[in-house]
Amino acid sequence: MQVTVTEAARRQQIAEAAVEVVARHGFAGASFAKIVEHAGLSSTRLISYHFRDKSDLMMTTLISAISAVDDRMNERLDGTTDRVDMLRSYIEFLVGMLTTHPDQVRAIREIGANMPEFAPVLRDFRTGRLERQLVQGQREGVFGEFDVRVVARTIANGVDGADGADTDVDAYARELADLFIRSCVG
Amino acid sequence: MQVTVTEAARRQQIAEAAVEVVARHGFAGASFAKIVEHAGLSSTRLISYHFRDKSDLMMTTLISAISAVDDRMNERLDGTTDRVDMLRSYIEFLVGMLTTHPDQVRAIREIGANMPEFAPVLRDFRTGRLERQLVQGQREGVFGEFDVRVVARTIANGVDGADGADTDVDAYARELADLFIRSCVG
Amino acid sequence: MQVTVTEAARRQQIAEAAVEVVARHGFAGASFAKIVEHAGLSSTRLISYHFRDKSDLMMTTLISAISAVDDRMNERLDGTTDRVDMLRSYIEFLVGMLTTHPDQVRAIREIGANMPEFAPVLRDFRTGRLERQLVQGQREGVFGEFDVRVVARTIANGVDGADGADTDVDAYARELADLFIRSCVG
Amino acid sequence: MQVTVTEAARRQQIAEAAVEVVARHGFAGASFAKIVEHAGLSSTRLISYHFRDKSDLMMTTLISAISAVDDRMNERLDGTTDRVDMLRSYIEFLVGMLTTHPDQVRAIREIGANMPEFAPVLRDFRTGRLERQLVQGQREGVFGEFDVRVVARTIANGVDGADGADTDVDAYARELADLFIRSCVG
DNA sequence: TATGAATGAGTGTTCATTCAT
DNA sequence: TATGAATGAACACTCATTCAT
Repeated sequence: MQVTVTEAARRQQIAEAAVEVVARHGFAGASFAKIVEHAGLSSTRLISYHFRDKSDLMMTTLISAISAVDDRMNERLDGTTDRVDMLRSYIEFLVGMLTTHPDQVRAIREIGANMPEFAPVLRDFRTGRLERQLVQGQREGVFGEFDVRVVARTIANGVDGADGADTDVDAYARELADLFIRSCVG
Repeated sequence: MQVTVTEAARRQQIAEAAVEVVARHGFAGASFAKIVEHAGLSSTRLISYHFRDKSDLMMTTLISAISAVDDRMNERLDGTTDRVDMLRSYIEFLVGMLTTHPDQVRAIREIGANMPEFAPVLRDFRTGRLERQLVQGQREGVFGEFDVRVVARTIANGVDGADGADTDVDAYARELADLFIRSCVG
Repeated sequence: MQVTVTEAARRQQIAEAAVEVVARHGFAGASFAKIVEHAGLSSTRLISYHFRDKSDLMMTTLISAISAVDDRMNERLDGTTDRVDMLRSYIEFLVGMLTTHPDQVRAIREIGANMPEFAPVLRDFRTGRLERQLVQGQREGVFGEFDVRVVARTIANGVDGADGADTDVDAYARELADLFIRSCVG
Repeated sequence: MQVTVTEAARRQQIAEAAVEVVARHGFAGASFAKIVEHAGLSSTRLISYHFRDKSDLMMTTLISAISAVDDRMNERLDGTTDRVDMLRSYIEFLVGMLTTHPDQVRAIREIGANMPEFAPVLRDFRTGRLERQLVQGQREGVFGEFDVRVVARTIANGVDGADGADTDVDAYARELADLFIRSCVG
């Protein structure tokens, strides 16, 4: 039985399977074979057919995972105007994603760590929005003087590195938000 | 031509070569073949002979890299009593290691990310000393109230994540130290 | 030059080559490399492609060898109704296979001795038919009282162990049949 | 600490360890490494030092195992004059060895199956004594006319093939003795 | 008598990819 | 759009054995 689907739909299906495989087996463990098995496809040939090469697949996988997270973030942060509230929500939301969307979060981290050439895409996701918010806060006088790029990057690092913490995730998220708010608010 | 060396010396030689290979090619790219080539040895059989398996080699490699960093850190921090100075020195020193000992730093990160079973060893290196210093600082009233484990972990994440930053490293280090000192003091 | 054949045909081709290699080099000596060489294939990768693992290959090889023997046996024994004739034919036929189909016989023995998990398959081949015939003979009063499983097993052991005997094979076969008929009849 | 022992004692110590390793891991699984580990020796070099090559080790191992079995058999059968009693005792004793000396019995079988060049040694152990007894029995008129070599060989095969039988060992032994006594007496 | 160190050949298995319809 | 078949390179690891004291 040969199931025919549109090109775009197949790519998306494979990318979503790849997100889960990368998250669970790590980047190195995410072979075509495992992805094919996880997606219930007939052979690895399907991946080779729909993607130029592994890099192409991984880029699509990364974008798929980032989109899922970004969509949720937009819903959540929409309408928040207070800068401090925004910063707290941002941090707590992303740490919370470790529980609600662990596959996406981990896939983003794994791919980011193993595909240096994707740095630009990842950089925008990790710190783009944050930098803009921090700059606005500084202009409004809510935040003190500091290098927004360093702080934004450190916040992203702190959020990413929260994964695997043994303690209660919500408590961890609050502590993390407290940490950066103490530092940013002048 | 058979060159014979003591067991301990060979292990150390191989581990040091492994540090460099892991740093430059990543954990997944650090095959026995590449390590052997880099070390100028005759065959991969030499690694199998001196190490029980790859995990054994990687643990030794990790310890080798950690020792190199720890030794320098002990020299540097020895005699520093002021808590705030200590915190600044600690952060700036480790970020500086990205320039002076990039292989060791990256090998530690790569192995840590790919060998979950080494977590205890890595955890002690990353946050052990820092947690003790932060607790002391709180007792002395220099640092405020915060969860020491979260802050120590976030500092470690911030330092690790400094790698690859495009800006001037020393400036980055100072900004990072400023960030955490603002948050911890007061 | 890439030669393409159907999956089933390739599996059969490889399994048949494996029968011969196992028979001639023993189970331990039957490496993928030797089988590939014997079959005139391009690389060991072809085996890995068509079989899940070595165990899968060996099971297929065993079944291939058993089928070849069983098919001949069915032709030979078909129509024989007399129990004593049947027993004699069975024993003489199998000993004769040592000459006409030595590769199959030896491959079965080698694989059986080295893959304990295949015991059920082998047990059925070695003693299944025999046990049924002996039970029938006992019901008909042709054979005396004895433990059918022990006798069937001993006959199979006696036939297998005939391999390598220096004397004339046909004479050996007759003597062996005489031995068990004396014991079973009356 | 270097323990020095006489040449002969070392050889015997290693051979006895090899008996157990061959019995438990099969011939193919009996590597120098496993034997060294089982014997508590410092390195495989000790085996290479005391034995010309693996064949030399295996021959010594085979002789060691055969001697252990032969010694017990001599004790047991000494004084038995009745031919039928002797045949029954012989069979039941050897099957019983599967329980009392499984390592020796299995090592003999494994080495015999994998070292065709040891056939002469093994042949004498397996059928030598038996053939002489059968010939005597025929001369005395206790046993019928049959080819003693075929019968002796088949008894040996039947005893060897008793290993792994699921039923009660003693019952199996009695049935086996019954089988051959029915056939021989007569 | 014993040992530490080294070795080349070989094992099955996995990898992403290409050929040919 | 999909597929079955094939591929060469690489992987960690094990083998019995030899070199050099």
